[in-house]
Amino acid sequence: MATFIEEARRRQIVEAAIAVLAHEGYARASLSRIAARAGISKSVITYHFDGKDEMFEAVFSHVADAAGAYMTPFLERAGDPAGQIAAYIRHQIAYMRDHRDELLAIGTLALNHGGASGTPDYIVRSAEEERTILTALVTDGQAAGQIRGDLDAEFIAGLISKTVEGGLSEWAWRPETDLSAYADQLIDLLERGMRADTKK
Amino acid sequence: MATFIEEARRRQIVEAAIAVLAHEGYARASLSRIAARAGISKSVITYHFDGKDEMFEAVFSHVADAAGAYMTPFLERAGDPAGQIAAYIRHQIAYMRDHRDELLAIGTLALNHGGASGTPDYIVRSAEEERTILTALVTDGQAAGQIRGDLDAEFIAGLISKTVEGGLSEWAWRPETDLSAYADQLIDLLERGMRADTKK
Amino acid sequence: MATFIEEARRRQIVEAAIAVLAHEGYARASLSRIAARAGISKSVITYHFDGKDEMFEAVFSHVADAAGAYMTPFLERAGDPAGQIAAYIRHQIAYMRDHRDELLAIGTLALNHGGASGTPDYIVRSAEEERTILTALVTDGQAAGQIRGDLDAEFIAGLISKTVEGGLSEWAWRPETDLSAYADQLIDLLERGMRADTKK
Amino acid sequence: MATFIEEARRRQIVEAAIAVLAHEGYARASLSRIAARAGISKSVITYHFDGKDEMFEAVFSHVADAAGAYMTPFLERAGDPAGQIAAYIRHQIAYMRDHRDELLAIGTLALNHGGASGTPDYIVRSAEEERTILTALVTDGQAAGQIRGDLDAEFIAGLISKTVEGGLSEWAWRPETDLSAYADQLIDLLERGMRADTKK
DNA sequence: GATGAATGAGATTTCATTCAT
DNA sequence: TATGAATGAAATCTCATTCAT
Repeated sequence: MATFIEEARRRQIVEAAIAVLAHEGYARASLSRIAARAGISKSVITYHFDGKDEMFEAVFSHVADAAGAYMTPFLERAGDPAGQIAAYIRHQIAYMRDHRDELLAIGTLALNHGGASGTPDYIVRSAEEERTILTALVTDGQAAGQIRGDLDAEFIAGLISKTVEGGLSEWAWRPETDLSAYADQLIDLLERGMRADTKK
Repeated sequence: MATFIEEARRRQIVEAAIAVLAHEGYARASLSRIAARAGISKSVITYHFDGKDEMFEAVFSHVADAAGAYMTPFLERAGDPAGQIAAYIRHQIAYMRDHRDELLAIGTLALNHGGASGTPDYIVRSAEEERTILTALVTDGQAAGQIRGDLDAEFIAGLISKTVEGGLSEWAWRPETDLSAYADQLIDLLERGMRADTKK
Repeated sequence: MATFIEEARRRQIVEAAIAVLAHEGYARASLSRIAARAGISKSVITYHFDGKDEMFEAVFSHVADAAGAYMTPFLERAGDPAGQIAAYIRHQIAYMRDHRDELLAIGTLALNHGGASGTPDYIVRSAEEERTILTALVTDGQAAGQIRGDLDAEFIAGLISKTVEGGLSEWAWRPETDLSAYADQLIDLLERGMRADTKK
Repeated sequence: MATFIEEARRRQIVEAAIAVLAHEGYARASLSRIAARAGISKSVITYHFDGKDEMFEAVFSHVADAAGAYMTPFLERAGDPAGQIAAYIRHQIAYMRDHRDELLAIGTLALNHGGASGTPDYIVRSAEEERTILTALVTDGQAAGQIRGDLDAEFIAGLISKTVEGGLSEWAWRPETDLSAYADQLIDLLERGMRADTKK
């Protein structure tokens, strides 16, 4: 049960996979390239993982779990719903800065991975989880009178999710993008757009 | 130079490619599958196109040009900048309804196509063109006092672009999505978020 | 529809596969070895056949059909049931002499081919067909009073089948085996063993 | 020289190999699968055996020796040659019932195992041994006037061998086969076919 | 203008074996 | 005595492309 070496290798492979996915894209993320990036032989990957699919699942879970774990405390601490939404956006975007490749990697996995049987469960579940959390925040905000009641909570949740991700792709595309400013602007714009005005 | 047959064949191939890209994804869009979908032999594709890359370029241009041509009149006609932005969003989203596969196809091309030398020029140029148009609209809106001057026009342009595309992916993911409602909500939210209030 | 070249290539591949199966066994009958034997590239095989399985099916059908076609007239011409059984044995064994590799090939396919889902249908069907024919002959012989009625027709049919095949493997194992003599002795022994004696 | 553990492990591995060979066939009998069936690690096999070939030799010898040891007393006890042949058939077939997997395993080994240098010696020798014993029995029967002198003893020996094995494959293929009845019918048929009639 | 045929490159995966511990 | 780790070889299959017709 030399879990140590095993874990180290798995992490090493996952990291190499993240790098290849982020920098070369899904279509080029072959076992050869990933192994080359990790400096190991191709068969080491199939030794430590059941196959390419299982490895990608490990990549996805590794990143998604870490991101989820990072976000949780901020959401809990952040006071009222509007504050929580702002916290969500701000910290998610802050997190991107330090985990660019990881998030790009799972992004491309979410978009491309999945064969004849459709998108893998763990990806679908992850997406739905995020959607559920955001929808609840919006609904709470509406109940608290902070967010206009006529807005469709699902729509807003989707919008937040897409625009936060948009920050990442903007940054990936244009490295000079200031992510903090992006977050600030996004929060400001959404708050103005969503807030229940005292008078219309 | 039997341009007629030539053109017909190219269109047929482009349409098959669109269908495969939209329904099976970039990674599965092989010449075999595209030829099979078109009911022709694989080598017909390499006869009419220089290779896979050139064919994908034709796909992209075909769709992007058509979408651009569709949008132009609406932008010109639409009065003030805020109205133009709304028109852009509304008509782009309306266009999606009738050209779902085409837009999904170029979406996946934009995200995945590109080899060692990076994203192809024609894709980059197309993205930048859209960005330029939107940025100009926002700048105009600011000049006209309709949009808050403290907003970064580039940021807003990117946001519009991403949220419009978001409508497509939302619809692709959840077919029950009402795209008209999506457009209305998006316009409403952005207008409130962007408008230069008479008093803060 | 250049069926000619297509057919020629398929036959060439099938023949190479037969040679490899017969001389090197199922376990060594890889596409590489078969292609090498045929003097072609590996991918020519997957071009002309859907895959290894389909190619093996072609091998099996090619041989089984030819053998069946060869046998039919002899069975029809051969008079009474006992004569037909003798004809079956004699001609089947005679056929072996000129089609050693083919029959060894489908023999090893019958024994080894088949993955998780069991033996392929076409092999099962072929085996059952032969069994049905032989069983019918035996039953006819019993009805005609030539074969003892207390014998289990199925058992005899299986015995004939196995002992005829036995001639092939005997010959493969010991090339000095005289197949004609083998057939004569087998017929003689079976006739004596099966015949309805006038008195016990 | 902890022969005890060593022997236990070897037996355990041999048994797992037998199970895999019998149920999944030669082509699927990989060290991985055998180790998995035994619930041990792959390298345990290569530790206790020099390699796959040596392990298969152990499998073959284990089964062939046990079957031989089982048969010997029956052959010695069984009176006249015809009785010995009947005993051989009956007890060999009876033995099959309790050792189905073992005999299927060495059957598939005999047919498939063997590389560039042909069938391994130990398999050839085992087959020849059986052939020798049977041939001697037939010759004895002829000398004793129980079996027609015009029969080729080698032929008969081969026939017995193949038809007895035939019982196993019949049973493997159709589990409802009654092996005792099979033995009875086979003995009856062979005796009638072989016996030196008082008058022709 | 069209396409069947061929093929090398490269993909994923299984495998037997070696080695260090 | 045992085994996790590693790996190169080889397996099947897919692919984009070239070529002859």
